[in-house]
Amino acid sequence: MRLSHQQGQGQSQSPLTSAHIAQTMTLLSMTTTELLQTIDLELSKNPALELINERRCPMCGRKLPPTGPCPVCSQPRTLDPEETIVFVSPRDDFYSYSGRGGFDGDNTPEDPYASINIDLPSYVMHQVAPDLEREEQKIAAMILSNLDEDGFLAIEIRDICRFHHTTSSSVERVLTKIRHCEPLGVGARSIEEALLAQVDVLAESTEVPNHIREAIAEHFDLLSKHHFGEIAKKLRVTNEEAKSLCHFISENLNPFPARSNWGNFRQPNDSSPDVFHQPDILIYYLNNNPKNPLIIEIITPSRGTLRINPLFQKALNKSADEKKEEWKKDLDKASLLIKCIQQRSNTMRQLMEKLVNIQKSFIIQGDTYLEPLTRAHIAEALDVHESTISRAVANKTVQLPNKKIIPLSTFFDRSLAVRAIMRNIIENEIHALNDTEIKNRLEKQGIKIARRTVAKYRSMEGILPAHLRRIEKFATV
DNA sequence: CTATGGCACGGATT
DNA sequence: AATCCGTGCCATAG
Repeated sequence: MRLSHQQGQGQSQSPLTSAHIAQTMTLLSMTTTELLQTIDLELSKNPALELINERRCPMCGRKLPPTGPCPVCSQPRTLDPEETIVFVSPRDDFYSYSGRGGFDGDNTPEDPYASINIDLPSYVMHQVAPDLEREEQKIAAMILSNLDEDGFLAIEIRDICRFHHTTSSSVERVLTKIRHCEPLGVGARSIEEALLAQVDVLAESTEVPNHIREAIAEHFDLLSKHHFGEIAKKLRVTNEEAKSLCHFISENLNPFPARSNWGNFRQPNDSSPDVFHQPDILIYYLNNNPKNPLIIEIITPSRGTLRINPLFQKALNKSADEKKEEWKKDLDKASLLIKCIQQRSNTMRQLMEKLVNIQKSFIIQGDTYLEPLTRAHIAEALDVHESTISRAVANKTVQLPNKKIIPLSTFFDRSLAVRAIMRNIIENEIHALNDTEIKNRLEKQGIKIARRTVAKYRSMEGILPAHLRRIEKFATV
């Protein structure tokens, strides 16, 4: 089904050709983590494929030291800051390269498989996924990969919106569904929210006390201190009722629903949800000095070099005829995989070279400087099919010199620059501007968008509407 | 009555 | 062919 648009010539040729195309495409759209899983899977069931303890640079083919990128390819030829160095970097340690801010959960797992295990995120994902649209699933994946060890949300909703170019209300919608999963209340931002979610679910099957939502939402501090008298006063109920409220809560609700460890059992080859734990591409200045050239490192998983097992090759030549068929298949598969991985690296490198060239000022100076760009445009420049670019961009994340991790698709965002300008306008506003006024300001800068669109951008950025902003401004000053 | 958010449509993008 | 994104229209809240 995936090959549907590949008709025409070539179809009648050997099956290797179409298999090659198919596999190249699937590999291309994989994240680094998924690629590693694929390789491991193939290694485990294909005797023709072998992993030897010798690391070679995928670009120049030189032997490499046991860890780190290629010392030759990763060295700039000059120290010209105009130059950028793009190279494919085989990392056996790429899992430790998480530089994501605000996430302390799993900085450096010892076991490279740690982030592939079925853990809390996957567990919840399996529950919600069927209820969600495709786009919502991605949001859910991001939410779930940003939970702290108690299952609370360790990321701002605003950041999720910006990451996925969506509005806070749609994120909230997903969040609500997640909170109603086992463990009840996972993904809450606070204990209160977790408890409220549990009350919601409980209310569907049983009777819940009258003022319980109000008590949790507004008087949680009193509740935890067991100040029944005060609670009773605030809610205008009797002391007895207040007491029974507390009792109900301690009996039926769990303030840390997701606390405790989620076993370490492994996940075989389940179609795992997107997990944004690791960037697929790193961009940084050489030696972190902005005067040096930019380095673009395309991470590729590697604990050695993949090759065809020479023993297998020999055995094949000698073997009996019936087995030959079978073994030949494995051999073909193995060499196909190796070729396709090379091709993937190559495409990624070409893509990044072009991309960095065009979006350099965005990388260095930030959102405002993002050039409008479409995948089709890059495809034309590189003379490849646009679907190739689509797949290469899909599901990948980039770590910028400022250590922020963003999706690669941000490089093709049409509205990011406008939103950045809008943010700027709002930050510098004297009094809270309403959407129409913002629209006019933008128009003065040569940006023509509808008022409705301003509202949407605002929501994506997590900026409150004008009348609510006014209050906030005075509160902070 | 004004500002904002929801829904849905159509053109662009993938 | 499927999806995304900007926008217009309308309901609703303030």
